[in-house]
Amino acid sequence: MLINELSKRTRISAHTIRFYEKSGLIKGERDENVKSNNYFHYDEKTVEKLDLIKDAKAIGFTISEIAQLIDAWYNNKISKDEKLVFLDKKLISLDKKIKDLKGMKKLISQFKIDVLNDEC
Amino acid sequence: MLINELSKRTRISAHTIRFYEKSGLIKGERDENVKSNNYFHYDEKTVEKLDLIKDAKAIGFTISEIAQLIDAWYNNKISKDEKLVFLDKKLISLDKKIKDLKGMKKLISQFKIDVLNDEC
DNA sequence: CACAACGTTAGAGTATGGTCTATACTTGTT
DNA sequence: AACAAGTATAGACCATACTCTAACGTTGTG
Repeated sequence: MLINELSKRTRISAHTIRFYEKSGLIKGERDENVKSNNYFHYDEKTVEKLDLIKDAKAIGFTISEIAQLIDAWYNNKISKDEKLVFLDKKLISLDKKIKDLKGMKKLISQFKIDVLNDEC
Repeated sequence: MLINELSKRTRISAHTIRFYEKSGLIKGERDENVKSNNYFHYDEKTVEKLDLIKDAKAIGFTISEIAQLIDAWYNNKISKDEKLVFLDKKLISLDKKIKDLKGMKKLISQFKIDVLNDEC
């Protein structure tokens, strides 16, 4: 499919898709048989990847982290063990973020108590 | 204290402190009695605020969110009830972030299973 | 008094993650 | 053929959050 269809299916603007392409997150292919244009063609895997990008972004992953994630997921150049190590690292960093957020919750809850006791 | 001491105590650069000042997060006071310079003077409350800013930033709050937080915390123009409402909103958004992160953990764990089963 | 160290402001530069514009060529429809 | 719609590329522009530089005035120490 061409960029417009990809955009419609993923609800990501063509501009942004091109930005992701330039950033190395996705990769369209040019048709060798067609010499008259430079149009990029995208496959189902790209749709999947863009959906993954949306999820990952929603959770606060950066573009370069997502690039690594996609690499681990789709690129068979890295070994099974390396994939697992990568994914474990992500799990650890997610746990750290969750811990930090819980710490902030505690802090805010204490703020609330102080407010209730008119101590601020 | 002047900006250099504030910087040393908070371990935040003078540049960044000035940036926070311009952003409205903190506010130094000029000494009315001294006409020869424009130096800003900062108090203990500013140290507290900068520590709060560090915590809040670590957890992913934006500058403008922190500005609101500081307002709720230090500015007595808003009522007790409004403060509580504000803090409750923060708690809800923290819970949402935690939920999202847990969702991503689940996703990554599933990825791991797929990798182990050679399904990717 | 020299001069380093400190303070101020304005504005430039950096990195991230887009978002948009201009220009130009291609494709599809009538 | 005419014209709209689609595509590509380069580069400008925006917001966020710094980070730094330049230019210049003030303060403190020998």
